[in-house]
Amino acid sequence: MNRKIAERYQRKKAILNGALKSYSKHGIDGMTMDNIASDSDFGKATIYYYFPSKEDIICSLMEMGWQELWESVEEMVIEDIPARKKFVKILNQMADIVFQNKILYEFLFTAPRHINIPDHKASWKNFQSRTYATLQSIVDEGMDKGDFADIKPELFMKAVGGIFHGIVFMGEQKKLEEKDIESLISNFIYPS
Amino acid sequence: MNRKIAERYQRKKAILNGALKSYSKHGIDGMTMDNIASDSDFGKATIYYYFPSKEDIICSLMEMGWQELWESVEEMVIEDIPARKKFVKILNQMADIVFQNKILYEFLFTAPRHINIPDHKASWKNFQSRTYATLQSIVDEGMDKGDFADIKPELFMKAVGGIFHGIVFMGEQKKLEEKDIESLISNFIYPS
DNA sequence: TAAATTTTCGACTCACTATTCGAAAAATAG
DNA sequence: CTATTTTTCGAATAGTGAGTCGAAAATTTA
Repeated sequence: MNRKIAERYQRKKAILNGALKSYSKHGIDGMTMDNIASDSDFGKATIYYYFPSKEDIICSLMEMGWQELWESVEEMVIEDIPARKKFVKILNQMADIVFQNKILYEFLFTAPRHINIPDHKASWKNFQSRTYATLQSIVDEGMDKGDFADIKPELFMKAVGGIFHGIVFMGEQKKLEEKDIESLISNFIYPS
Repeated sequence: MNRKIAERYQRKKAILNGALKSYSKHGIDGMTMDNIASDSDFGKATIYYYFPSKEDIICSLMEMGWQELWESVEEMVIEDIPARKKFVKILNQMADIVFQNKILYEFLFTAPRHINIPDHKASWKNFQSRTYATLQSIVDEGMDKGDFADIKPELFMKAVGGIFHGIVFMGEQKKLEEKDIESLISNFIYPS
């Protein structure tokens, strides 16, 4: 009875992996239900036995990613270290996680630009906004203490977003060294 | 004979405006040929009399925007002023132009993320890459002279991209003061 | 003014993709 | 082993949107 539940869960996960495989093989537009089915080795109708709709598959992927990201950040928030140090540490951590599952996170940062999910189904946005808000509050705190360049915090966050995106999708190289990331970020955000 | 050409040109432009109107009224997904037709007050088939495909309409819009942006930058490149000053000046200029036609530029920065145009049809990319390359070279130059923070130029550009995007889509307010932009940018990119 | 041309158009086709159906196979229970 | 429940599936459905057609209206030309 417990096994059945576990198996069902495994099959859902297999489908989700198939979806990701579809994404990496055919790009976001090629992520059709037909492809998801064949890439996960199930019949198309079977997919619908496990997920009510394509939207739900996408949401599951998004939630998977953002939850992981949030949870990895969550613990660090309370640490009692200087804002700037904390900020760099968290960003590093996030970059790490992203590298561990690049396809998922490429999807996670790409999908919202191509696909429109009604807000009430976009459950991942909880994790997403918690994550952003956390970073923002650390920046705000550091800003007070002069840890960062003197600039409107929203703009600062935009810049960091740009950098992060740059790091993640830097192209060629497999994995930027942690040290590298650290020095890049800290060089940039700390006004000498 | 000349009038006819002019009129045809005007009609093409009217269709392009209709397309933009469609975009702002219904969002990128609502920018269907049917909507473009009704928003520009032509029959759908007439649209096809002037443009061979929807792709072509999009390309025309993109090209319109990027050309304008490039041309406004072009003249400034040769000016003989310090890199940092030139950089800020150009960014300001670009922000200005964007504000003069926000819908077009919102479309211009949004569309590529939703729609896929094969490279050989994406004629605007000439202007786009010229613009980027110009900015990049100014950054490179300034970097040599220590005008900017010591960071990989590509990442620096990513950050600036993030900021620019932030400025453009800052939301609420109609128009950021030029002075405001200047101080934001220069504060940020100049390591005190 | 009559023939030739340019411009306009709504209805139709065509391709594509999410979703549903209804039946069959596989696994489980009694 | 038989009945029941769970899982699987390819074929059919339905909606959407780009692009085409063939005819008509408007304009130009001679």
